[in-house]
Amino acid sequence: MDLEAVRTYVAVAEAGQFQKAATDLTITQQAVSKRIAGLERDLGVRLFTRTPRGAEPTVDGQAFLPHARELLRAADRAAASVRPGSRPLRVDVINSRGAASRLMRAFHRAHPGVELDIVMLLDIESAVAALRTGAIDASFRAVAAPGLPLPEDLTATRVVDEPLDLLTGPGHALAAARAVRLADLAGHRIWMPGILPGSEWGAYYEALAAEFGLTIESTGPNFGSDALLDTIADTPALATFMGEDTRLVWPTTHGLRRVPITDPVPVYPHSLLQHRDNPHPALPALHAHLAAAAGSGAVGMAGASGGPGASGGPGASGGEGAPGGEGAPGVWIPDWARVR
Amino acid sequence: MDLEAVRTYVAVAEAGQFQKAATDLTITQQAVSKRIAGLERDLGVRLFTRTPRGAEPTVDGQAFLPHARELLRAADRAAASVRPGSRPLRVDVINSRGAASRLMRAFHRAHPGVELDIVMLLDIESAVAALRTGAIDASFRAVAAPGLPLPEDLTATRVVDEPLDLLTGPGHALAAARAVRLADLAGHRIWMPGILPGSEWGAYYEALAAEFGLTIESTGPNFGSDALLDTIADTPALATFMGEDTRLVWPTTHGLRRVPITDPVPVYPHSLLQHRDNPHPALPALHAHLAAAAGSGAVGMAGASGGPGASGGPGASGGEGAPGGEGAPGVWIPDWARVR
DNA sequence: GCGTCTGTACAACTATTGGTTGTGTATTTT
DNA sequence: AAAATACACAACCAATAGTTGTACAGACGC
Repeated sequence: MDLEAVRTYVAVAEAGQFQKAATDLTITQQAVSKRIAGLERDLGVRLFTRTPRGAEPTVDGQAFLPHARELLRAADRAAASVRPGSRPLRVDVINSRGAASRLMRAFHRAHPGVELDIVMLLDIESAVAALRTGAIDASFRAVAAPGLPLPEDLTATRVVDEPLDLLTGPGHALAAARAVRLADLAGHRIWMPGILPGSEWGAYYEALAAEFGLTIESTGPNFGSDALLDTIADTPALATFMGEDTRLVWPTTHGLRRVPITDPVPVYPHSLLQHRDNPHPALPALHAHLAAAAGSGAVGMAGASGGPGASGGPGASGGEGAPGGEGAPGVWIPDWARVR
Repeated sequence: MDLEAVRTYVAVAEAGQFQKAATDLTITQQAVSKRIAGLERDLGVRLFTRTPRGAEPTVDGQAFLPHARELLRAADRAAASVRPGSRPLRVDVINSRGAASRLMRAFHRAHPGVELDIVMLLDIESAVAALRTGAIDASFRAVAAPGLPLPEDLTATRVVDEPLDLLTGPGHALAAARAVRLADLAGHRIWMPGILPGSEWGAYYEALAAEFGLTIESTGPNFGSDALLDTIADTPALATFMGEDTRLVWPTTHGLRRVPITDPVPVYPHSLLQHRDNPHPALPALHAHLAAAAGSGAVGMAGASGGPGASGGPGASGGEGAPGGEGAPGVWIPDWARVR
């Protein structure tokens, strides 16, 4: 099926005759005739009844018309998604199941008119590069991992803190616990495949492991979350961390157990990064929505949030190995994420 | 933008390399390279970063991918809408604002998985012809208008009776009435443009006018419902009939008034026509939905309904000019629509 | 370091496609 | 009956998309 032919079909249906559609499209009537004939050949049905006074859709043509319009709209949206200039708001999230993805779905429900594109970049370096080139408009990341000061032309706004649960199989030693203290996880094997050592997630879990003596293994290839959950369910010696509000689409027969972690609760701090000069009209709406969600939503904010205009320097200070802090006792956040 | 190129793009994104996508599509790698290059030229952005081990989407490519998939799905749906065999259920409604259209929207909400195509045929003759050739699966019509006995191979099921209101402008003599008796409309001018004399609507209003001495004018070209409402609002001498549950999308400043009609209430009897042997799997679901809606919905049924297996003969008897009857007093239905 | 392998791009050639002009046919209008 | 209108078919031409052959670049193994 040829999109030009479909476009021609809609033009004929609106004009009521081949001739007028031809002048509208600035081609000859014969070309229109050929295109329609080709489309009818492709589809295997007759779309117009030709009369000496024009052409009107057959029943098949009538049924086809709304689908044809939708097809052309889809083509327009696809082209707009990569058009430089006023393209859809392009937001990078860390993965499709985390808090950032959920927030973006909620934003889409609240603002259905805002065209959105969600992409998933590998690490914060590529996200920063994409923000600076304008390839993406915003990125949910944990700033600022050590060794990567945020450039001056980017801003970061702390938008949501995601508490982490322990996820175990039915045979795990902690499967029946109502809650578990972070310190009690020392010695247990935590498996987080796919965590890259240099990435922000890597830095987060590295700091967590160092502070509480955990054994976090990121070895082995990452075969996706399905394989991860399968392994967790079948291996009593392994457990993993999972965002508190992550919905698991998984048969209950697997007997996966979600155990809250307390004293302190490890939370993953998400910030929204953007370029300081990005003029995209939907960005203020996104910020407003995130601020409102942090104030009243299910996922709260452990710390104070800077505005998008604030400087994005790393400003990480050392020390303070004790859990908690930053105004919300019982919450653990890496040192390097405290300020900001 | 070329659909084949988009399809190729998705194949490459899934395969991760041009080579594999080429074998999947049974074309050469060079052809894939050309198609992708052409698509990138059309869109004005680079979609893949070519590496010695394959190709992976750029940020633009990532953003484009879901739109590309949606575009291909839309193309599939468009092709399926005219494919002989198991195509979407194709239902003919009288116009886009009537009770039939509303019922079909409700059915779509209740059964989102059932693919639907709505068409609007001109008159009952073409609807009957389309039903017999299989061009449409079902048709909402008023059976059986005089002079058109329903063929034996079609069945009709009375599904909904639509009460009619009087619609007037603010200056009309009856604009302030809380309700008006049908007999009191004698002498007033009722304007129904676009009603064809031979059609079922024409027969309905003809019978209504004859029985209650109304003056129904169907003269003048039908410029659409917007123009009709505009004229009604501005002309104190004119009024029109409108289905009770028809939602008017019209500024309130026009001051259009909706006046219920009583003693009796004129109702338009909709039946669902279909071919006796139509095996479309969605037809039973549609019948079940309509039966449930008639039993409990806002628009009730004035008379008893026959099953889809019952014979569809006209069976109209004359006589009984008095209002009411058929088990629901105070309701007016044309003689020829009483039985069935 | 160097060949080999893998994967994509470019070039040349060819078949097909899609556009044009010119003409034919059917129906309505004058 | 002639003119006008509207679509289809035929011939022709240019542009496109496919093929084969070749070149180039990075990864891997020895």
